[in-house]
Amino acid sequence: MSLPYGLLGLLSYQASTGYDLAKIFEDSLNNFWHAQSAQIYRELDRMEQKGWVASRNIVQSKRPNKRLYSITDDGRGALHQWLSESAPGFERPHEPLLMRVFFGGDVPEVTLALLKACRSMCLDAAAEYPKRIQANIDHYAAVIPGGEKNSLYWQMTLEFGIMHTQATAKWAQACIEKLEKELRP
Amino acid sequence: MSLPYGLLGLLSYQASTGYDLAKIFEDSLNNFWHAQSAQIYRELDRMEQKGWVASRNIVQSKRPNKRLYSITDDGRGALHQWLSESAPGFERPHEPLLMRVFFGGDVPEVTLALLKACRSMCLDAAAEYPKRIQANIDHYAAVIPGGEKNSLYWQMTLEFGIMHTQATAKWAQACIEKLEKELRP
DNA sequence: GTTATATATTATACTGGTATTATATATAAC
DNA sequence: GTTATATATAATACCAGTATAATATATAAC
Repeated sequence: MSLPYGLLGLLSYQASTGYDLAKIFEDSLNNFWHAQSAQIYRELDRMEQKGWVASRNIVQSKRPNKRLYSITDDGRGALHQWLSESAPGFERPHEPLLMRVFFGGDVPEVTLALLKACRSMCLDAAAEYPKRIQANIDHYAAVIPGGEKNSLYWQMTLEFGIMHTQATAKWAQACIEKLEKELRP
Repeated sequence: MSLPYGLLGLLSYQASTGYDLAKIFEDSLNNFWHAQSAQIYRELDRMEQKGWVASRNIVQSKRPNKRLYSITDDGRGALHQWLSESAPGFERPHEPLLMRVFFGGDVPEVTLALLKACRSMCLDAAAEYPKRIQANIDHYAAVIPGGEKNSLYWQMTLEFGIMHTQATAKWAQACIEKLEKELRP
């Protein structure tokens, strides 16, 4: 239920193609939301049918033609309403990794390896994406109208990602130590 | 892709009905995985078609009849294979809360309220579910064959939940302070 | 020269998660 | 007495997320 509003939000900054939106998702929202481009195109279709966005075709000679989407007044209304809803919409957890750990007792060595992979991925991510995403935040803060004001909020989502990546790495480390004590005392 | 294996894992402990499984999910896996009962019944159907589980009908007079599912040898094989796969299966993030925060710049007061609700829910959860889930872990550790050995792994998933709940509360707190400084300097 | 990457969408199909309703009865709480 | 809770499924439908492939061309990297 959040994807269409995410797209509306981005379109409220500037008119974009599906391709643009997919890239912005990867650059900036990837931290807390993943969307495939196929999903984005499908969603844009639906939103156009609802009248939340309007599109016009742009003919290009050297590139495939593209379809530029703009937010409509109805779309802005829908976005604003969603933002103002009191229903917070907390997520139901779905963590495949933890499902493996929960039932890991029969394959302790595999579970240990899994936890090590988890730790190393988190450490890599913690070292890499803050810089990349911070750079994107700074870029959009300068480029998009009202970007300066919004960047504080973008920043908060980045900090969430950093905090959780670090917490996961720390958790994995503690699990690894426990398991190693069990397996090779 | 994890739900069927979660069900297989629970059935590897003991034969159960869909109803039982739904309750165990709520009691013990809720921490990292949410599943509706409708989903569980559907999945059990599919698993029976694949030959991973077998069911028999149990006629009851004072309660509705029930269907007791047991894991088959094929099912144990599938579970073990899934547990041994090297592909770790890390999740793609989907955090509705963060989508709201990202676009929260136009409604700062609403966003502040949202963050406060988040903080208070996390603090409540951190105070409540560790005790409840710990009690369930201890119970199943005593009741289920091999429970003692597995409870270490169950414990790790609980600690993940605690750590993340606390991290989220801390993050929300930091965001609230920043926003309040902005809004009422 | 070949390969990879970037641009820009469309199509199809499946799986997974959510929402809601219906049925039937026993017991405990108010 | 009525309501809520627990037991125990079944049915239906929709929306969301994933996977994969097709199409077409320019440019940069090797």
